[in-house]
Amino acid sequence: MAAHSPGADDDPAALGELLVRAARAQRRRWRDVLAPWDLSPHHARALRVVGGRDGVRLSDLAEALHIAPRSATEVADALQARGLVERTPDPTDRRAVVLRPTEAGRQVQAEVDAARAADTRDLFDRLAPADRAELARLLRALAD
Amino acid sequence: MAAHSPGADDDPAALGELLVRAARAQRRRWRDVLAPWDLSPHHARALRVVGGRDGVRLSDLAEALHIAPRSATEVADALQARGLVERTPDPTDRRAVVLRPTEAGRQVQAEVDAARAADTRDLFDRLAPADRAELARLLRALAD
DNA sequence: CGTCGTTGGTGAGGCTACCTCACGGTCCGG
DNA sequence: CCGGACCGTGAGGTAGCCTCACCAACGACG
Repeated sequence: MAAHSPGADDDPAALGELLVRAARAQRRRWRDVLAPWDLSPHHARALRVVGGRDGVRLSDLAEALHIAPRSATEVADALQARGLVERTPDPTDRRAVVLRPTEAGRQVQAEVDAARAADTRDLFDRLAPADRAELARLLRALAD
Repeated sequence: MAAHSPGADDDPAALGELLVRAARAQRRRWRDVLAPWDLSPHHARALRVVGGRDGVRLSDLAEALHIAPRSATEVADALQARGLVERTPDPTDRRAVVLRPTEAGRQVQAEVDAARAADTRDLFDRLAPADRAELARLLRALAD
């Protein structure tokens, strides 16, 4: 076991590469899971934000998605065009718009959530429970 | 130690979230590392491809970056405009264009490489060597 | 040796997902 | 009651992709 040989298992550069690859694999899976609903990851996330709090201002959506308020308008437009959310007036502030999921939106969100959960379980079932806990510990140390 | 409590350390959903977060932290660092050279991650990667093989066709660059040939033209334009690469004729095929790093390009690439390596080392030094090896093993299992 | 299908790079034009800036309507503290 | 802050959105811009069409060059084949 050469401790300092190139490509050793504790080599930081290789580890960085592995982290990127694992994350990429997960993202690809996420895309594939979403394909049946023809949703982008970003739109799915937005729908989740709207459905999760049941009543979200555009400015809150912008903050949750880390995008400019102007861009939240566009995300809302897209979701509304698909009939997944609706704009309702905020009773407490006539400037504001509150986004709410439609019935269809609620259903799509539930289906997507279930599919994602199943897929995630599927992916991480490759690891034994103890390994999963270990991985969680190690990743937490890296995530700040 | 509640084995099945919500938010347990071996919960797949939380683990997925952690993986995303760790990868995001790494990507943010990479961006910050590149900031002094005002390079996007994609351009840095392209420069690395050109410098690494010392003489790359546009079509090869496209393949290496997983983009359409037409888009490789644009990446080459950008790098050439910054004086980092130059277009030279391919002596074996008068249709083809070979990209080569300029002296400046070679130097920038070396600096960026060194900075990235230092940053990666810095990040993963949070983990003990044994933990790094363990993380490598676990990530390999996820990366396909 | 011509011819003809294939390949390499690029102009033209389009899309998506962001951004900033400007603006009108609304809110609220002094 | 009024001036500054805030909410959402129109207008317009950018980056980074894409496809399609085209020309020049290649190379296999009769």
